[in-house]
Amino acid sequence: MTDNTIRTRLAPSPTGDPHVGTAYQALFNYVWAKKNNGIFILRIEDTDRERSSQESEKAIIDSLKWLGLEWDEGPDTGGSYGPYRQSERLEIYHEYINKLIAEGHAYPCFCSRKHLAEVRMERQKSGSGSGYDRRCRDIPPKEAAKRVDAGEEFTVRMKVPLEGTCVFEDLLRGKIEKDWASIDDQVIMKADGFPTYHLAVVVDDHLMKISHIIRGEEWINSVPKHVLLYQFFGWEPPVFCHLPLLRNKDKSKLSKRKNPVSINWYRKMGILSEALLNFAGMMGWHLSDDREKFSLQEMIENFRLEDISLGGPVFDLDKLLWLNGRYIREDFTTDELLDRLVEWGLNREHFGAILETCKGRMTCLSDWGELTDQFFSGRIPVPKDELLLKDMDEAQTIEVIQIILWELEKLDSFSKDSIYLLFKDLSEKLNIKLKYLTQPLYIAISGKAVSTPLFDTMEILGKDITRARIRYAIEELGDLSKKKLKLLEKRYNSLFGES
RNA sequence: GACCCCAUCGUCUAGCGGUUAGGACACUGGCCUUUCACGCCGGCAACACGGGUUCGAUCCCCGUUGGGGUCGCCA
Repeated sequence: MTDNTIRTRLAPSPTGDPHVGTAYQALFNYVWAKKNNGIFILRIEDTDRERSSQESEKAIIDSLKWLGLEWDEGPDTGGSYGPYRQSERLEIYHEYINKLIAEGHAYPCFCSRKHLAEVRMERQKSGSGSGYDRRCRDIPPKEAAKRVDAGEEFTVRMKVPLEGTCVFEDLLRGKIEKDWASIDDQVIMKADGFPTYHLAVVVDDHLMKISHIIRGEEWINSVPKHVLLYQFFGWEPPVFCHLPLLRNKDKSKLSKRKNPVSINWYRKMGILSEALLNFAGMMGWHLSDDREKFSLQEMIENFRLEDISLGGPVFDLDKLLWLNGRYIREDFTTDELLDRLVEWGLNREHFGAILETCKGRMTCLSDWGELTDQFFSGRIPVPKDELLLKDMDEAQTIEVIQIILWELEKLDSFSKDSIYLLFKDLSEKLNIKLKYLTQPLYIAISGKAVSTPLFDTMEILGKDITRARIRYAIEELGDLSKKKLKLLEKRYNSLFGES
């Protein structure tokens, strides 16, 4: 391995469903590495003990594999710069944290969360940017060490210069300057002994010999902290390349409230992986001729980082669907398409589960089509008037359905049993009989008042499609105004606890 | 609010000092067709604004406006 090997990484944190934004970052990192005969690395950033989960890591790995973006080094494949899961690298981080403290670049901070929250509030009010008042920065090291030894709870913060300007280079944007005064003494080790992102990312990128950091624009503001850490350690920083953020229709950062963002949703909808990849590729990049349909291989051959355009692209489902249609029409024989369809939804396991729910209602084999269409549709038409809850109007119905949606979002296991329990509980709390409560859901999920058992249907459809359909139903009913939504959320939180 | 980033049709984008500002999605008119879709032909539609620089600015510089992001013991 020579020193100028191109090495890129995807560094997702396993804290939720696999996100299309992650796929987008993965694609560009992957393509840049492959273009240069380099190495693409998967590193799991699970330094948040509260939120990280193994299921999420598994789901992310699974969807990246589905997309066909295989990594050369990673937690499952190994590699010579492992481990590739940050929770398994704690000793490494401690070594560097201790070094920083010893050299006076970092210090223990004993401030309480309460104090920090107060300071933050105050500063926010006065409009000045940074949060921390640096109260512990000047505690004499010996005294600080004594308090640490005595078992007092502490975090470690890095010492950021009080004045001057940090200048760094972004491959796409050129020079970026930021005053040190606008940056506070960032925590680099939490009270639980885990490093924060900022420390871990610098240490790992250096030790893993990452040559290019290709990631979302949202990170630009934390680059100075990272640059400073590179300086403290005497390391050469990699090339920084910040991609634009994928956007909702209203131009805000792509979010699940406004858009389907889970890769699984696209998969369940029957978007082909090659189309999704192609589509992500045309967000900010294009082939030099005007061809919009291109393969991963073609992208690799023609890709140049410096050609990426910076306007935040809106993730337009219509165009994705058009592209997906082209793949279906142009790239598959009927036979091949049949294979894909079987693989997607007609395989024994999936179709078998569906059949199980409607077997009892069949009088002849030809019934299956009508009985199961809800399992093989994307957005289904919902008759609005049948959506209404018994004795309620649109506004009231929306509120109840919104609460159901929030509750469903909190569920970690999307099984029919846990969904049933959730509805039973909700029926009591809202004082609505279960059969009335589920009635609009049948319409939302199946488009029919009489259909396969609701909870089974939801489980088979999966949480992504289920949630999307409920969202469509709310939309159909006329949506909640921002103000009403906030009010409802407040009431909901007091009734059901923080979500 | 402070700071950072960004700015071509509604959307994805081409353009890199002189173009009738090009393509694609969406919308739309027509052709093809047993219907629909596909396909083909056409239409609608953009350089945010104001100053410079220049013989000449979509393009370079500055400002304004607009949009986005960041301001966590989350990443």
